[in-house]
Amino acid sequence: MSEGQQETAILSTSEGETLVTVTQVSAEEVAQAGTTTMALVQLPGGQTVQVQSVIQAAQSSVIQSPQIQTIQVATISDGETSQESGDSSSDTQKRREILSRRPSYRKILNDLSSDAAAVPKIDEEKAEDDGASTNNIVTLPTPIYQTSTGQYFAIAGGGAIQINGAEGLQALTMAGAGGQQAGATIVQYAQTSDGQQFFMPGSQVVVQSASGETYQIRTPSGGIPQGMVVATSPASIQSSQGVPEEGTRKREVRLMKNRDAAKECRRRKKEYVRSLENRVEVLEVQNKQLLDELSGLKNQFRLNPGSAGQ
DNA sequence: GTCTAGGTCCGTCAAGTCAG
DNA sequence: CTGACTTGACGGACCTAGAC
Repeated sequence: MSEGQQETAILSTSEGETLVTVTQVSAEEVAQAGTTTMALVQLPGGQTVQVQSVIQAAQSSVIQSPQIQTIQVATISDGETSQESGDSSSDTQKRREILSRRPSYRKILNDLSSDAAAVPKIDEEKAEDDGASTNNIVTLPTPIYQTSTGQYFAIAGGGAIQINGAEGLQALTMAGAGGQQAGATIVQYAQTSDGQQFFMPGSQVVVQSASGETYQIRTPSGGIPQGMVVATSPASIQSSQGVPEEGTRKREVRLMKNRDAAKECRRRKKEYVRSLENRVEVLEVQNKQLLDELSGLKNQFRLNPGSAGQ
């Protein structure tokens, strides 16, 4: 694709895929516009390009239904966007994985999100807890989520939750759980007082109040009304637990972990189903566009048979 | 009001998979 | 080999809509 040329493509994001119009621009134009986010665009021919600047698309990763958006692509390089291209050993390993493992929602979802670092993967939610422990400088997009009322919120790099609603921004400062709970990161659903539902990553989400106190957010269970966010001080959690026998304690720990794992597994399954539904929508739109294009070309050929191919 | 079928959510178990 | 993780399957609790 040459500079200035437009193409229709599928924009893959953490929320699914959408149809976009891709425009090649120069690096200078991108520098002027500022890098707002990154995304991966799969062109109809199978080529994958990396989006370094998304114009008018601050909410482009919040895609509920397929729609045409205009984005600008700064660089296009087959070699740069495919990490395993030319890496035969990882290819072999991947093939072996596919053959030997049953499908995992985590893996399937990550595959659907493509292999590029630009697209947030489930594993990367866990990496947020680890802090900046990697030497690779990769600019990840800020994950943007949508509430049930159509409003957006983002979890910034520092852990701040920004809810972009009609009444302005609300912010929460989140802190990690200190790495005590190694394992799966759970995206938890919560509901604000005005009925908005949203979800946030972290199996042990700890919210720090302005006064410096920390609270653990849990999803409601048992007799707690639906939609209520329960905040518990971590200290009180520990003090409320007695000192059971070793065997009983191990069993309780195992059950608790499996309980959380089951929740996370179900959440991934739902997310996987949603991504499939989004994909169906996108492909239906694309199919309709192609059929329209074909119909137009047929009409053009009927009216002017000699101009075919020009 | 009661009963029932269908749906959803959750906890638990068991088996498979993976990494150390 | 082992412990941790993942996920399908199962059963129970709860909710809702429809029939009576």
